[in-house]
Amino acid sequence: MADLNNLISPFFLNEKEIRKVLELFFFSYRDFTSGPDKILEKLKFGRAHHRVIYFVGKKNNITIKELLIVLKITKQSLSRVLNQLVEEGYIIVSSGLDKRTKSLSLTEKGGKLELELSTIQVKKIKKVLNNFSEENINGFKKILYEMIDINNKKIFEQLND
Amino acid sequence: MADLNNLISPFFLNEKEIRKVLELFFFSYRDFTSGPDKILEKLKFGRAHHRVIYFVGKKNNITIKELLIVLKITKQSLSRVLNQLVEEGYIIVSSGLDKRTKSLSLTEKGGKLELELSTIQVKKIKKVLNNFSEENINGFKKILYEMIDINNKKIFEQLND
DNA sequence: TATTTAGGTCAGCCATATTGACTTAATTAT
DNA sequence: ATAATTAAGTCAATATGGCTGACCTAAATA
Repeated sequence: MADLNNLISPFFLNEKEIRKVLELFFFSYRDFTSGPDKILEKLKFGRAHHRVIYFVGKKNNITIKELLIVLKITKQSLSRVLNQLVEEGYIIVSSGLDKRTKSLSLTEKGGKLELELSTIQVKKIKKVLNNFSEENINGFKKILYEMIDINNKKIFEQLND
Repeated sequence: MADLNNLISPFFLNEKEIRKVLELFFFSYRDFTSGPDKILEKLKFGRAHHRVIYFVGKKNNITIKELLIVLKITKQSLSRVLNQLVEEGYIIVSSGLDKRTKSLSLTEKGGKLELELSTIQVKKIKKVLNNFSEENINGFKKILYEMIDINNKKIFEQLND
């Protein structure tokens, strides 16, 4: 039986074109993350460390729980990576007002690394987006946003309050 | 010293907005890949199996070497995953014209799984893109394409010849 | 005939994630 | 005041998906 969805789709939304989008997403994301990897490797860190540093830098005084919600990993997974970052002086831990919680921040060393890693990705995106119209850029951001699951959209918003 | 790049950037390309793009990319890609994971789990497969099935489905009679170039992993890594897929009847191997090479194709069972997995992602993308203009969609695809490293652009093109 | 290429295999290692069980200390609810 | 909940930590075992290095075979090419 013919797929009605295909019959009513314009050419730029047909199966073949959508599959190209799948592939573009795969290839572009892989290359997008490959830049920082080289720097991380020298420090014997991985992408997991990068994510922690990024989100601690983004939201100063973030708690363990908040970080876990953003990263969507278990506390056991976070623990290994976070302990390394604390031991090596990239992140500093203090107690929150609620003394059950911990408050995480980047040290100066951590801030420098965060900037170094992010700059690679920021520059890459800037270089690409420079050649597109404001309309295209806003469209790009909206499409990415709409691809986020409903619950995670809130998490993204809260990060950018 | 002030960053000249920032001074000449329009507001939609300032540091803060670019960092939002980083995060959008992270969140959207994570949710984009999460759909198939549930199905794969039942079969005791992972994302690596999905990728192999996807690209074998995409390019029938692909060789091991070609697959390695697309996936950018070592043959030792591919071997474990591929052998499982062959043993369990998802992929069939035959000899190429050049008898050193092997030619990989999906079996009927493999084709069914490929469709099941891809359909989840295709539907998601279709649903999102349906609410955007052709101009926005083409912009989206071009931006993703431009984020791919130069060498890998060729690989993407060859897949879609 | 020598070299290169495609593919395979064994072994060991590392990073990142998981589940489950259990603990401590602090805050909230009853 | 006590009970329940919450935030965080820890120990142990397991899975997945990568990696390097060393070697091997068979076929194609120089």
